[in-house]
Amino acid sequence: TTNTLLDALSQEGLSEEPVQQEKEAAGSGGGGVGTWEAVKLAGGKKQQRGKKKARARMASLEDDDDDETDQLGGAEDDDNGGGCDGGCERQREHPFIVTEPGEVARGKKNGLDYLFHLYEQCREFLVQVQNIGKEKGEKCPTKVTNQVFRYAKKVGASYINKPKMRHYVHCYALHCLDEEASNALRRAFKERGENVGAWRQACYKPVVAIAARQGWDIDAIFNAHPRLSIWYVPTKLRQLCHAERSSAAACSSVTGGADHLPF
Amino acid sequence: TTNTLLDALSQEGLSEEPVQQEKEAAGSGGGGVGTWEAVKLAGGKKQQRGKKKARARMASLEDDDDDETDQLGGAEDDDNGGGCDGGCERQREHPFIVTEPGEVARGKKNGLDYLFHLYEQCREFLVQVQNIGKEKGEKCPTKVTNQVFRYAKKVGASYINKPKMRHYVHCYALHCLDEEASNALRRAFKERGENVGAWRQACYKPVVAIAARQGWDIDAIFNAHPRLSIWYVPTKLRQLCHAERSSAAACSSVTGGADHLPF
DNA sequence: AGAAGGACCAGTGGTCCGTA
DNA sequence: AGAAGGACCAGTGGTCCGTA
Repeated sequence: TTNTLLDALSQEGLSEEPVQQEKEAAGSGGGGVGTWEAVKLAGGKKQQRGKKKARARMASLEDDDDDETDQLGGAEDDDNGGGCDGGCERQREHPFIVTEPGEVARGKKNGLDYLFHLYEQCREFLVQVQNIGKEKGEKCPTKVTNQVFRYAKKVGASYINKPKMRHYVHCYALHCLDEEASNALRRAFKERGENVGAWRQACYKPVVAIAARQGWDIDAIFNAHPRLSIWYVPTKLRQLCHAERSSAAACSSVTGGADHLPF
Repeated sequence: TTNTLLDALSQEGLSEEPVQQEKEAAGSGGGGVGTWEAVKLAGGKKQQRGKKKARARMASLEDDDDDETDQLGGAEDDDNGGGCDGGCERQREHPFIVTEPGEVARGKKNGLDYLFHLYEQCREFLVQVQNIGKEKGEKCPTKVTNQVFRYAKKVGASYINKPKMRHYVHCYALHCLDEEASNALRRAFKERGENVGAWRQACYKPVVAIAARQGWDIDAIFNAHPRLSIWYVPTKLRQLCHAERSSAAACSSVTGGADHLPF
């Protein structure tokens, strides 16, 4: 349902090649390809990712110069189809900006729908790694491990890497656990013109608040959610939950432990 | 119920000190001490483990020489209470021998009830590590990890170590999954005078047979059992299950896939 | 300045092989 | 010979910090 919308608005920049390689690599054990892939394959738009024409010049600090064709990021150009034949320099992904739900990131930027989509892609890669592992009788991971990131690279999804994915896990957690709250936060931070770092920081608090309502067990909260359960709980989120729980406990103890009474 | 029996017959050699240290280390987070400990503490017998008087002589190859008091293993001496003050040399545990259920290992040997009890002890150590971790808001292991082995050492259970525990996991698995079969195998191998290595090898087959009956998913079988789920599936057991499944599949395919039909 | 990610590091799972 | 376990090693989770 939202897939089509998201696809139209901001996901068209995703490469198709990795997906096709995934399907080969997954072999007979490969499970169903997710809705996203079906949508993308049907869409027929072409873009490349993580590849660009060799360009020897040093980074001149020009910004938002759109008349180049070597656009990397997810969301804008309809077609720069040529592809990259040899001598490609490794390029970084465009940085994220705070976007509203459904909003296309303009310029050399990627939006947050795209960020969250990367988490879904990792889940698909994990499923494929699991299927391959099961087929071969090997032990197979229940979480997104190094092995999964290696697999993502191997099948061409070089735009996925561990530091990035770990960095934003708690943001994705909010998106999974309370999409309304997540959307509201995105709109508020976009409105205020905050950068991604500020938005990312702000995502901790509502997740901690959710944990508070559910007995502070952030691991249980992650594990209970089908899409979230495959991600390790970030250290900082765990620490914040623990710290909040401790001070909440201290607070309630001065009321004589009667923290469930209404005064 | 069987605890008392086992204790009387072969578990009295377990040190009490580690248990007491465990309880301290577990702190306020420490859960209930298991039945074993209660039994042991009530029993009042004393023995030391992993400690002995300094003895400089090289290992003369004397065997089964019982008139020494530096007995280490689990099962025989009622009391060699003196303890070891300083200059203790690190001693190995006595080797295991194949014993029947409830049988005391004689001489400088340990029996299989004692072996299986070590797995239960590890479970208790894991529970304590988990409680400590939860209390501190750290991530806490669901399996017996290096951290648990380190904890066991720290609280004095130096007779527990990773290579040993990993070595016999599939034997413990059989004991958990089909105690009758496990007991029968022990009796048979004892009768034949087989050594521990032969018994250990023989434990693979019945576990694989159990897996065969349950769709070959050895991970699921481990995870479904409360005492077994905390142990990693041994690589060799996993490989055996996979190999058997493959040949079973090959077999059934020549019958046209009608492997559920009765001919 | 804000951000992406290569690459490092402490501690893991796994088990070999020098030891007794 | 049979067996216990110290210690090693490849690959992990975690994230810093040199990079653009």
